[in-house]
Amino acid sequence: MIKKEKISDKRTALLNATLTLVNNHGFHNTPMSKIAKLAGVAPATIYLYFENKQDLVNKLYLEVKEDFSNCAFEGYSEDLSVKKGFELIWFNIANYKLSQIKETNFLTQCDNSPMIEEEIRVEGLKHLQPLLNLWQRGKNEGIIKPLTDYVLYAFTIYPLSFLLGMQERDIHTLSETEKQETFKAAWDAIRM
Amino acid sequence: MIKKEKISDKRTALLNATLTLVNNHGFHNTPMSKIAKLAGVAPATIYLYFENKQDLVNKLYLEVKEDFSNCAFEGYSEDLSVKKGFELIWFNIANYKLSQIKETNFLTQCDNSPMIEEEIRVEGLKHLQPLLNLWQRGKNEGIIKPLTDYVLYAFTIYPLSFLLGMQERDIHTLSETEKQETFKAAWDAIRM
Amino acid sequence: MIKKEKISDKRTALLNATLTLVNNHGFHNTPMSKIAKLAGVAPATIYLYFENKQDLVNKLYLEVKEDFSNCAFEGYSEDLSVKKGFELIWFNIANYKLSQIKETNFLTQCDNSPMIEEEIRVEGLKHLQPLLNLWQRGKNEGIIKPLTDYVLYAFTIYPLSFLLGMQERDIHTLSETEKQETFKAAWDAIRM
Amino acid sequence: MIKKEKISDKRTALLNATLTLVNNHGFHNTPMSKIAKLAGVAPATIYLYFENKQDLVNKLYLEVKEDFSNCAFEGYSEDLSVKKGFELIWFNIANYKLSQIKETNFLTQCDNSPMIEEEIRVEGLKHLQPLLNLWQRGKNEGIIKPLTDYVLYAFTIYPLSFLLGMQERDIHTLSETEKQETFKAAWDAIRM
DNA sequence: GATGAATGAGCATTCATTCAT
DNA sequence: CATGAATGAATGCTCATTCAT
Repeated sequence: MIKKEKISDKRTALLNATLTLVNNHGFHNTPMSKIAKLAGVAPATIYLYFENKQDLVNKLYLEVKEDFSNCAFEGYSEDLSVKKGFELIWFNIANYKLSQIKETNFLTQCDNSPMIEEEIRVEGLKHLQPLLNLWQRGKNEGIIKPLTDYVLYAFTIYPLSFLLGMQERDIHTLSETEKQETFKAAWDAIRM
Repeated sequence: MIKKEKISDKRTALLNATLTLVNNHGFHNTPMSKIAKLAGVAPATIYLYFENKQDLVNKLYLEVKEDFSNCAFEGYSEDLSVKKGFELIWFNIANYKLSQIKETNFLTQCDNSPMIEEEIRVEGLKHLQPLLNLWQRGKNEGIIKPLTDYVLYAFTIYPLSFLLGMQERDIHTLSETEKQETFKAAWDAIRM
Repeated sequence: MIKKEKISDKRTALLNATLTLVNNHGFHNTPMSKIAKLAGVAPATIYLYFENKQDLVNKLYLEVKEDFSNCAFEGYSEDLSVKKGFELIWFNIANYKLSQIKETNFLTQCDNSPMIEEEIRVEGLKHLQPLLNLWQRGKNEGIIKPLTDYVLYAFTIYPLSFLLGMQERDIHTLSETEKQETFKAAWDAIRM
Repeated sequence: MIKKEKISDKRTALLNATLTLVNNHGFHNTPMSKIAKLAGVAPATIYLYFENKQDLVNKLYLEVKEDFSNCAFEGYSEDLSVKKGFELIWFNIANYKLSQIKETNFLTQCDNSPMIEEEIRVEGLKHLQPLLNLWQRGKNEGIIKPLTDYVLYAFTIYPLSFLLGMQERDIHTLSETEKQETFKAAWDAIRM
């Protein structure tokens, strides 16, 4: 068991190193040698855990994405009202994005560059289904505007990525009240 | 004058080639040699017009950004009411983003990766001032929610970048009515 | 004894794996890891039986060569007439080369590339002595042309390596009559 | 013209360097860096003249092979009698193989290892056609044994490769008389 | 201005070999 | 005996940039 943890440690160290370096310098300015050094292993060791550089970053993307999804729906139940459910999810996501800055920044970079192959990106999208179901319910009940999921997403969740940018560059940090007000903007955008 | 236009032609050809290639393959998968080939010049010629690769992409960023800004405020006057003014700007931007796909895509990629130095990015932000002024007026008149400019931007303009993604990948194309409805979402998000 | 056989099994498995892989991909395209995998052992295990890669291939060379020599002189006795003796040896070698394709191919590759050190190669040549003795006798008796052993070898035995190539690449398979006719060519080349 | 010669010089220097190094150390023990150094250019320069390492060695193979073929049929005409024609070609080849040692050695190594792809090898075989035609004529006239071309080749031309080995390793150098006697062996092998 | 030949620095990846278990 | 995780050293290849013409 100790052994397994140690192995897992190296894999995790490599993923963490990649996260940090890709965030700071981008995919192609992050040599494998630097990843190895930061993770405290020899370059060749990376290839014991990942097929190649692309595989390493793909795996990182998927694992971060999964972590994100898990947080997004923590405490969520379909028994909640549309508004309560949406509020829960929105705050979950907002809290994740505003606290897990490194992870969020990485996902944003992946989603907006040819760094990740389309195929992998699509795989990372599956997890949002509960939110889409919630929106469908809201549209049926006449509570939410009859817009496509893409538009709903664009005006409620996607804006949070932008606010992260501020947070990260220390331009502005959202207070709890501001977060509340911001939620109101998101909700007003899509509610009937 | 003819000669100057010809020279300018090469510069433009280089910028266009860069736009296309960086969009399709990313900054670091776009060798100077390919840019030169697509522009129909020799690699060394690039260095007659730009200092180096970074300079080339910086200049491209700034010029695209300026073009974008010009479109954003076309027909705008401070005499317009807050809502009318905002509507005009919003549709200008929406139309730009949904039609000038290559340019928009490029800007999105730049804004979400370490490809462009912070300094340059900041320089590209100056042009939005009229919109910020408009929002200030709206807040003063009690028409617009008293949120920071960042939040207002995040929930009205920034979402359009996401919708572009759909357009580009042929997932969904916005009809004129949908665009109207989408504007309503943006306006509802920030109006009192 | 059983245990020793088992150990010996692993050694043999390694030699066989090496033979196959070097034949198909060449010495330098045959990683130790693949040899180990094909032999069903761990890479490190190779070093229990052989000093290093070069040693492994040297040993293989010598053992194959010895096997070849044993076949070459099977049933041979110095009591036979020069022609009968030569015929026996020639057919022995021909049959070996045309049936033990893997082994022959390996030897050919070794003998025509810097894969094997000269020193080892020389060691593998000792075994042909009876054939050289036979030729000496033939020359003394005026039955065989007074050519150097090298030339005699070049025009009788060496050609068989070429015919193997055909066999291996399925270009042409020698029938029994053709083999007889081919022997005649070899004999005519060196007989007075 | 001077310029073109200079360019051609580098290509030739690279081919020569490759010939020498591959002969001495084998394909896979010949790094591009050493080829470059011996040719007096930077490693990257190789890629201006050849696509990659395999292409470099393929091109070398084909050019050497062509040179060899040209020598083989120098002075040959179909008007010659079968024996005279064969004699001419045989001596041409013998002289080439015994003097152009580096080239011959390289060809031998290529022909007996997986270094060269089959496809390329086949391309290098085209040139021998006149010899095959000559043999056909000889068979028709009842002068040459009715063996397949492969066998005829194996017992007349192929042995010369073996003799080269001696020459190269300074074991034995053929005198002119020995060469004559050796030719007799070759001719005896295939004549009726 | 324009070129293309040339290159130095860098990088992903492989592999023979070792060593703790 | 046997292993497999780990690695240092090497290598093929790319590319931004320069410079003589």
